[in-house]
Order: sequence, then C-alpha cells, then structure tokens
Amino acid sequence: MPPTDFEPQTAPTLSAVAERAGVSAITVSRVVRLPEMVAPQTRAKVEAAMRELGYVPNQLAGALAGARTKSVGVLVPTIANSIFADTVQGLSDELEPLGYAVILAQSRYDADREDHMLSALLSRRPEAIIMVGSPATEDGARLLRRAGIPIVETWELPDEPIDAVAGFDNYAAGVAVAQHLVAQGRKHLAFIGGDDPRATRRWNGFNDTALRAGASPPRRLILERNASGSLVALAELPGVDAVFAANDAHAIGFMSGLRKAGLLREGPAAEQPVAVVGLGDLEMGRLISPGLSTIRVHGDAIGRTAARLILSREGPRRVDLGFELVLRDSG
Amino acid sequence: MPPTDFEPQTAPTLSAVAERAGVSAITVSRVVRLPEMVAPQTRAKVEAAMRELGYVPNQLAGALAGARTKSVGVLVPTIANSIFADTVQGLSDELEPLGYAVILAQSRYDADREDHMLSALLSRRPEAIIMVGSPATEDGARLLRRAGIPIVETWELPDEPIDAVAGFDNYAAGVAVAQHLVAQGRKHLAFIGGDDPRATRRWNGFNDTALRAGASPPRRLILERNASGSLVALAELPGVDAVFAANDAHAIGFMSGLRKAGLLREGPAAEQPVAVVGLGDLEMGRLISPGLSTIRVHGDAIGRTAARLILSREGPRRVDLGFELVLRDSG
DNA sequence: TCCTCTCATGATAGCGCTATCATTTTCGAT
DNA sequence: ATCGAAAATGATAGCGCTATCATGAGAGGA
Repeated sequence: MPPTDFEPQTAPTLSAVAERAGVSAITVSRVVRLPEMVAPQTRAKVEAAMRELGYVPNQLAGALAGARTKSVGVLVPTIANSIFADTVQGLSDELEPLGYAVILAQSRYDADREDHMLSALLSRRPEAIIMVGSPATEDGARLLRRAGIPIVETWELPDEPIDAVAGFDNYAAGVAVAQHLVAQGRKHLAFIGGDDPRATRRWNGFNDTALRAGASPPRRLILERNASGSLVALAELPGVDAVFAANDAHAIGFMSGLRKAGLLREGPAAEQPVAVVGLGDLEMGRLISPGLSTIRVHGDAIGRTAARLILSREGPRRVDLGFELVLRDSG
Repeated sequence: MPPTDFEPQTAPTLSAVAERAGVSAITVSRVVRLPEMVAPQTRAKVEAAMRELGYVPNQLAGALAGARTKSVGVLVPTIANSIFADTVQGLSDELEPLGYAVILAQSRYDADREDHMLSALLSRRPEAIIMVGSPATEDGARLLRRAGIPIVETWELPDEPIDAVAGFDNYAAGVAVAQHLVAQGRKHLAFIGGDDPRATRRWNGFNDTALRAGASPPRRLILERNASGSLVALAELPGVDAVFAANDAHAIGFMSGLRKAGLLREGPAAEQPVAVVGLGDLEMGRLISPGLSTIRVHGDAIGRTAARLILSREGPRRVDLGFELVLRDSG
C-alpha cells in the first residue's frame, strides 16, 4: 500500500541477500538462526545486505523446510469483557519473548464453530494448542488427539484430559461459596449466570452443598453473557437471600438491582439483606462499594502455566491453580 | 501427546490422500479448494480418503506455493482488562468466518517490543496488519511501508497514515469533556490516566479547551495502568472539582476514592462535589451508582471496520467512528 | 613439509503444496 | 460414426527455506 517507496512488490528472499553479500544462501540462513557459527566478518557483510534490502525472513518457508513453526494455537470462547483475556495475556507474555506467535481463535461458545476453528488452527501447524475448557465434541477431541502435539486444556480439571491441564476445580468453587453462605445463615440461595460447562460445574457444587446443608433448593437463573440481565434478575428470584453469580460482572449488575430495590447496605456482609458473591475478582469489585465478595481465580497464572506445560515435557501434566474466596462486604 | 491412538507421528500429506483415493495429488488439492471442479464421484472417493486418514491440509505449504496465507497480524498494547479486546473480537468476528487466522501480538506499550513484534508478525507473511495506534518508531513505520500489504492504524486518526485508518479523534474527545465540565460550572479540572499517545491527545484537547474557557490550568496526573492508583489520586489533587479519567476503570477507582472521602452523592451530576467522566463506556459504568458519565467509543466497530478496510480496496481509507458523551450521574 | 583436526562455507535435495500448462475423457450436435 | 468443445484429470516446476552431507581453508603438531 505504500504510495511512496518503490520497493520491489515481492519481498526480498534469502538468496537475494546472499547474492548481494556475495555468499551462499545457507550462510545467510545461518546468520539469521545461528550467528555464532558464522565468521564475524562474513556476518557483518550479510547483516549489511539484510539491512539494505529490508529483508524479513519468511517463517512459513522456514517452517516447511523442517524447522519448527514457532506458533501456538489458542482457542477461547471469547476475548472481549472476559477474564480469558488474562489467560491469553499470560501465555503470550511467556511465549512471545521466545519467538512464538499466538494464533488466536474464538469459539463464541459454539460447538460447531469450535470444531471449525480447531481444524483451522491445526492447518497452520502450531506446535501446541491451548484452549479454555475441553473440546465440546468427540470430533474435536479426536482432531486434537491425532494432531500429535501438546494440548493444554485450561480453566477446568477434566478427568480424562487429552494431554495437559492448567485449571482449577469449578465444582469446589461452587461448594466453597455455598458453604460460606450457609454458614452465614442464608437459606434461600440462587445461582445466576451462563450455562457453559464451567458454570454448570460451579452450579453443581453449589447446589449439592446447599441441599446437603439443609438449605431450600437453590434456584438457577440462566442469563445472557452481558451483565444487563443481572440488573433485573432480582424480580425472578423472590425471597432469595444469597446469590452466587457466575462472574463479577453479573454480580455487580445484580448489586445494582439490589440498590434500586433498596436492598443494599454500606455495612458489612452480615447486614446485607441479600448476600452476593461473584467469580473472577475483577479490579472493579474492589473499587465499588460495598466491596464485592468473590472467588478469585488466577487467569493470568493459568495462561503462564499453560505456556510452561507446552514448553517442557517434564513435571506434572496437570496443574491445579486453585482459587480463593475473597470476602468483602457484599456477602 | 496422545498416549492412545497410534497414528503415524507425521501428519498425512496431500499425496498420501491421493494415493489412497487413487487419484493425483492435484485432484485432492482441488477437492479441498475448488470442489466444484471435481466430478462428484471422484470427490466422494477423495473425501472418504481424507476422512480415513484424518487429513488436515498444511496451510503453510499452501501459502508458500503461491496461494494466500489467509492470515492477518494484529498488534495491540495489551489485551487484558482492556477495551482493545473489543477491537480484537470485532475484527476476528469479521475475519474468522472468511478463513483468516488472527496472529495476535502485544507490545505492552513498549516501543522496542512493538518493533520486535512487528517484524515477528511480518515474518509470518500476513496479508495485512491491524494495529492500535501508529508505529512508535520510524523503524517500525518503515517496516510496515515496505511490507507492501494493507496496514490499518486504529484508535487514532493520524495525519499521515501509512495506509488505512479506523479510529476517532482523541483530541476532540478531550475537548468535548472539557466543554461539558466547564459548562457545568467546574473550574478546577484534572486529567488522570496513562501517558500513551492517545491519552496524551485527549489531554491536549482537554487542556487547551479548559484554558481557552478561562478555567484554572488543568492538572494532569499520570497513573499506572491498573486502576488502584486512581483510588488515592484524590490526595494528589487538592481543590479539584472535575476529573476526566483516561478510561472507565480509572474513573470508577477515582469514584471509590471520592466515596471514601465523603464526596460522592447519589444525586445527579450537578450535586456532585467532584464531577467524574470516564472513557470507554464499560458495562460496569452503567451498573454502578451513581452511573458513570463517560465518552463512549466503539471498540468493536473499530475492529470490524479495520477488517473491512483490509478486505476491500474500495471506499474511504480513513474511517472516523466517532464517540459520544454519555451523561449519567457522576459528572 | 605433510597430515590431521577444527572451523567456516557451500551444494544438493526436498518440505507439502499450488500455478500453469498439457492431456484425456465425455458428450451433444451433426 | 465423427468432430469439436467443454469438463475432468494429470505432469511438472518451483514457492523460500533448512537438514544433511561435502568441501575448503587455516591451525597446529610431528
């Protein structure tokens, strides 16, 4: 697109550089990859030629010729307004300095699109795939198993992982929140949020625990992914005195609903007519008032751990990053 | 990594499929790319062979052989807790269905890292580059100009773009906020947030306008990227009666500081001892109370527009997506 | 001086695919 | 039957690079 520069329309190649520097192509290749192996004088000549020509190596060709592709495929449900962005950030912070490219794909919580993106990723021959959750279909799982590369499933701890895992126990998170709310004397619990596999696992832990503790059967309200629905969720949950939201955005939205209904106090959790606990520990939850109680998960660490899992075959292939119940004033 | 399946360690190739189907390699290639061109009967045989072998085309080889790479490079400062995630989401929603892969790189607001990621991206031979802002260095700009591919700079409207632009006028956003605050009778303005080029442009518009309107010279407080600093920013700004925050997270943090200091009212903007205006229009700003006044920008539309700009050479190469001043109760 | 041994460089082949051109097959119209 | 055009398939070369093996040039020892 440059209207100025009159560069050759086709990018300079290794052999163009070689010719200009008066060496063979393979020597240029070595200057790029194994500079130590080339005599300083030759190297200088080649580097000058590269600079003059504005040479940018073609990694596609390099990869095809047998070297590594130095790329990883990353599949997330969504990246916008999502804590998964932390995971992507974490893993690319580990991987980019090592020369890896991150090929990002989003499934939008759609199984067909997930399968499609999975094979699209694989067609780029990444050296590994990191995904949030497990493949939604058996086709997807088979694709990954056959690929013969490291696969990291994250944000969960599947019983039969394809390969490696970096996540936490969503069921236990639900258990922890239910226990906390019940111990606080809450009797009418509800769970609001999505119905993806991870949210469902949290719900199961939450529900099982509440029932076992003798609370009335918890209600589950499925909401759109944006938090607006949480604003009016209260109307659907008459008599509720404690809510576990699948993420902090929903929790904060629900708190706004409570405020409008006059059911939010500036005081401590014990004084709240309706307790609210979120999940994610967004910075925002710390900043609002009353502060949001939440399950803190380590999205960034999940990403970094996933990166390490693909970089070395040693050590455990299943890492539980855990979570923490962070208590503030909302519940 | 699959401990089960005993697949050949090396992925099946086009010719493996061809052999199995009893046709030539090029016919298999056509089944993949131009199915209409192959007789239904032949196609069925080939498709069966592909399925049996679990064939996944090698797009690297395809790209090298002269076809397009069907990939775009995307460079953003950061993706976590950032409205740039909307832009990435928007552009990949446009591009992924068309078979494009998104190669994501993060500069972390670092010029060296940006240059480095730029040439790393280019070495993958993307068909276009979409970046937030403009290259920080002349080296980076030259690299892009020489690449001979569409380049889209976003989130700004540079005077001399490399190629195409999808953004909005940051200076005008600063002007709009200052005008609004001054019209409201505010006299002691301050700007808090980062010092990246876009924030600085906003500051310039804000500062120029406030001075021209006869307010006392605005203060500028540079904060870390996380919003915690905004919580205590108030202490640094004695006597301030209006604050423009570079993003909504900082704005909400600052409001928490105000609340602690007893300077936040539940009433309308006119009653606020200190007015607060953010930028970004996070969903959260709508959910909190008092509602956050903010500059709404269209991160998603910027991404979609950038995608369209690389897909067609027709139409304007410079799209101003604008912004809106959204007034709620904070200022 | 000759021979080995190391260091630096080069020649060759081929990665898996597609562009291009060539060939074969099919089939309707005469 | 015969021909010509269209449809279907194939052969060949080469994209830009690296793995592998081969060669040449110095360094040092006897």
